[in-house]
Amino acid sequence: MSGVTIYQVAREAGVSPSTVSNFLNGRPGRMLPQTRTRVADAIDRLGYRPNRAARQLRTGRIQVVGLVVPSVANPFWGNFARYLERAALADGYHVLLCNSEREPDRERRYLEELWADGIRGVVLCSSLPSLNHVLPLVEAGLSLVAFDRTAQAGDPGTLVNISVDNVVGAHLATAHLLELGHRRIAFVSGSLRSVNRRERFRGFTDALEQAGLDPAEAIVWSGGAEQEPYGDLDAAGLGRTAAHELLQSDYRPTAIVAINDMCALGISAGIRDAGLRVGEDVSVVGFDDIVLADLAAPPLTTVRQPIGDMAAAAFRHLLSRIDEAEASPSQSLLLRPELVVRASTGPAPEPRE
Amino acid sequence: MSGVTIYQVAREAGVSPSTVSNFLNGRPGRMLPQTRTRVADAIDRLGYRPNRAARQLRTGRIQVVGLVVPSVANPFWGNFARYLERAALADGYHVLLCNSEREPDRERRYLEELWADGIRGVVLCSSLPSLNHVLPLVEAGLSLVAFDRTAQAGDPGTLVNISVDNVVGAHLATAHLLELGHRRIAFVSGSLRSVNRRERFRGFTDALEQAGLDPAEAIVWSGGAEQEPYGDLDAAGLGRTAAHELLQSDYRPTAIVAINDMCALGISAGIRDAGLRVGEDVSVVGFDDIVLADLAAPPLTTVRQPIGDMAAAAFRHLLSRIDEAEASPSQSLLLRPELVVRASTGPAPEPRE
DNA sequence: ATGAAAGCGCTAACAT
DNA sequence: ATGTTAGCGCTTTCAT
Repeated sequence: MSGVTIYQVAREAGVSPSTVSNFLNGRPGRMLPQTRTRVADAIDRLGYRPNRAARQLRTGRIQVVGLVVPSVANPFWGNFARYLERAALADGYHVLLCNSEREPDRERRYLEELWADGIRGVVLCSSLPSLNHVLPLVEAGLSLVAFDRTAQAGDPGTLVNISVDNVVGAHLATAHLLELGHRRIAFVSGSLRSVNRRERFRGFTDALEQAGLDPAEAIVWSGGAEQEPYGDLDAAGLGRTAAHELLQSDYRPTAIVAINDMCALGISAGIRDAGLRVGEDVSVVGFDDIVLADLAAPPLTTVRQPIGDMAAAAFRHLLSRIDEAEASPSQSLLLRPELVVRASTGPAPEPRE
Repeated sequence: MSGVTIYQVAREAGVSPSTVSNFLNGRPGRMLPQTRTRVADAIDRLGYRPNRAARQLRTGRIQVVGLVVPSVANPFWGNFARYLERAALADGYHVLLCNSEREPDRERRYLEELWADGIRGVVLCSSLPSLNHVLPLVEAGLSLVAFDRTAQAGDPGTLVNISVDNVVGAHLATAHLLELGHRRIAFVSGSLRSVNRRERFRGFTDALEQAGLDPAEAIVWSGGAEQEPYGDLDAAGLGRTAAHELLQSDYRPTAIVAINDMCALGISAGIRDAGLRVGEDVSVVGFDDIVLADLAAPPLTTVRQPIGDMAAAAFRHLLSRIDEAEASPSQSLLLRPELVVRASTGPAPEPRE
């Protein structure tokens, strides 16, 4: 402990504890200028630092929000965490980070822990279609901002959803490949249950349909539907495996839409493993635009999420929910993604045989 | 709030609050089996969850440790954070994550905040040679484990240092290049002041000397000595710039030792920008072995840090420091790195002209 | 084996 | 303008 209490400060300054408290809580107008100076001096001299536990116990408030991500080992989430922290810090808040590893049970346990710690606002990065596992907490009063997950039918009535427009994003990616002349396009992802996977898949099939192709004939790889949940760390391994399998099939795709950049980088590695050239023999599009997309060889064409804006929006909404006495109605914020064309995509190769 | 207090539980169970408290604090032996059951039932029925603020206020203890990293946007740190969380969780601890962006002032402010929050143990990932800016906190009783930074002369007497053996690591990397026949080898890093940069540089020059080369003639690129602190995010950009500059110089290196993997990936991109082939025209070695090292094209030869072991060790040491009444003397733990040879390094090309 | 009661440091109503 | 005071929920002596 710093050990110094407001009582000691009060005695040192020759005032009462409540005056010190008033000073600390932004109500310096309630005292004479000279008193204010005396208190400030005493605080300095004693090196006083408020005890947050006591403050929290008394007020019930705490300047911490929770952040639950699948895994910070994925650079996309690491980056998001950093932006969220930046936004929080500007308002004097801390961020308590939790890795769910995409396990619903861990998500629930984490939210319960955070709640028990007095944290009243959490940004939950979950792509699960149902939020039933955390519903009791929300009903108890936990403010929740769901990130990377659009609103679903059964959602609690007070949820804020912040996400990129996945349908549009995947549509952009797929349309880009179609324009390049590709017709045998594969879609690669892990878990089928994730909300953004569904949406990105829809953007994918929509684009195919618009081009007059039959989505039913599209090549879809999901690593065996039962294999889930899968860790984020394995997104890359997943992509690599997918590439291996897809490329030795008879009906080999000339282009692949990946569920995210880590997966796309794995796919690219798998394509090279097979002795083929990325962007020439096989084109690859990712999703996210992590820093490494631009460093890859060839640089990865991808759909950029405006991650800084999204993090700022997430925190802003969270804060307003926490502060407001009564829960405002649910809303969704859908940000527009942007296609970033690099060298991992190129014209469809001439048909063989 | 969950709102339920031990008083309510006590009334529901027909016992006193202290009995409930005893039950909660692992002293069930102090009551009759039937009492124990009644309390357990009451807790279940009411959905009681202890209020941590109250517990902390009373005991002064809190089950949270701090983690200060340069930036989770760097996958190495994201991965480390995840491993540390895993270790902490196993002991019922949470991890409060802070990004210092390599700014000493942010490091200090964060540690002060953590201290004020009642947190008594922090893993500080700083590569600054001096820890003077946080000395007051350590003297006040903050348990500090310095990560990725070996012990320095002026360090506080109670510090635990956990790091990979940087000298050995860089030596391995450089010796590998020398064996491949390289003689014009460059060393690329950012800030000159960081401890691990110094050590890795020493491993580099040691290896050159052992091979009979004059380290004074080694090519060293540091982005302009005054340019610091630099963010981790820019490690890649830094490497890319370095490659551009080094490759258009007269005395062009045939191999480059990078301060870390992100930097190495940037260098690789820069080599390609110049129309050269990584691993053939110019070899590159990284440091860390992040997941993406294996996915790069060509896959990156690098020095692996045993990050899982290091994270577990960091938490273990931290916990023992926090628990012990009196500070045990300082110690350092230096883990052995391992060279992972991939395709970004190859035989030195025949001298031109 | 169980209970009563004090107090951790702070804030905010309510005095003065 | 400033002071007094009653708790917030919990743990922990010290009774019984």
